[in-house]
Amino acid sequence: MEPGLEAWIRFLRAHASLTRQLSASLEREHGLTLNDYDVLVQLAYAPDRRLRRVDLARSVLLSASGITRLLDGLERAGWVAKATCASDARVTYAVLTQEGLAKHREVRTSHLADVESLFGSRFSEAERNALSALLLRLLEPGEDELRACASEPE
Amino acid sequence: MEPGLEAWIRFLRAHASLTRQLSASLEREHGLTLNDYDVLVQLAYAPDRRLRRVDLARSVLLSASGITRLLDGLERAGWVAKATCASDARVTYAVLTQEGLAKHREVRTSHLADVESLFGSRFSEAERNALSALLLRLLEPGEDELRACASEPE
DNA sequence: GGAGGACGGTTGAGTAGTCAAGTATTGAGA
DNA sequence: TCTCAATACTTGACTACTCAACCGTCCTCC
Repeated sequence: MEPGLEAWIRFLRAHASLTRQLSASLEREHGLTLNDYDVLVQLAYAPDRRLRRVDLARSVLLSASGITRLLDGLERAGWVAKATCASDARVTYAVLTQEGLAKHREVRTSHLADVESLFGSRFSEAERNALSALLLRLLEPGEDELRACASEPE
Repeated sequence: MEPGLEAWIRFLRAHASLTRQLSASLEREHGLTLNDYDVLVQLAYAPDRRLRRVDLARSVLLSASGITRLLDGLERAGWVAKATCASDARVTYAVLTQEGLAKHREVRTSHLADVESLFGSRFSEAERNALSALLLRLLEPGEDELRACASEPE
């Protein structure tokens, strides 16, 4: 096997392993996908708790249609709603409802605990920072939209 | 947002971004999925170029049924074939055909170049090693089946 | 003030995976 | 020897995505 490939293969395996476990637990306990949760988080921290569908798609790295379908589900569940844009009739916002905000809070704790036990706890703080910095190199400029939200939403 | 989450989110984003690009190029140029290619590689380096379906599933982290369907495709294309096991009638091997081996070689070069440009080239050798070591921590014991194959197959 | 390209969004058709249930085989213990 | 749990694998039904084609709106440039 190629020498330089080792890190890449481990990256692939680690992702498969972690997301399997995390999404199984998210699904089982809360009926959510990893991406569903990700969208809930993005909205919870967004100004006015609303985001254009396009921006949402970009920030969770899904295609435009992927976002439409994902939001379909969240809308059916009552966690997000549509809103039109006064200044541009093309765009429709996805806005987090009160129920959606409550859902986010409900899921948050247990999910953070899962991430911590499967991911965070494997590293010291310095290591985690190093890893984070290395991973940043893999992102295209603009893909690192972590959003500047240092505190709890609301 | 939670401080410890940054690395995790970048991990998720980096994976989405890289696999999107890599599998698009693999698909476009060779008609293969990332997992298809992964299976081809596993088989190419396996003793006798054959592996039990169960072992294959474990090493690429797919479910048993996932492997069945994936191999369906590769069998239809003529790249792998089934073989029975003399000592245990339950198992069926997946064996790489000559065409499959040729396909692996055909894809190999361009895919390695893609991985190198999107992944490898972002790091110095020391950084790549550091990353690899950190990623190893995320794998369960036994999931790091990189297989001890330091050289080209055959 | 059109015309035409770029943008935001949805829809239809197809694909790659999942889980749950089922079949067949194996091997260990009463 | 018979039984029964564990293992290897497949199938059916479903889900979460993708791309390509489409519609409507916006904006620029003649």
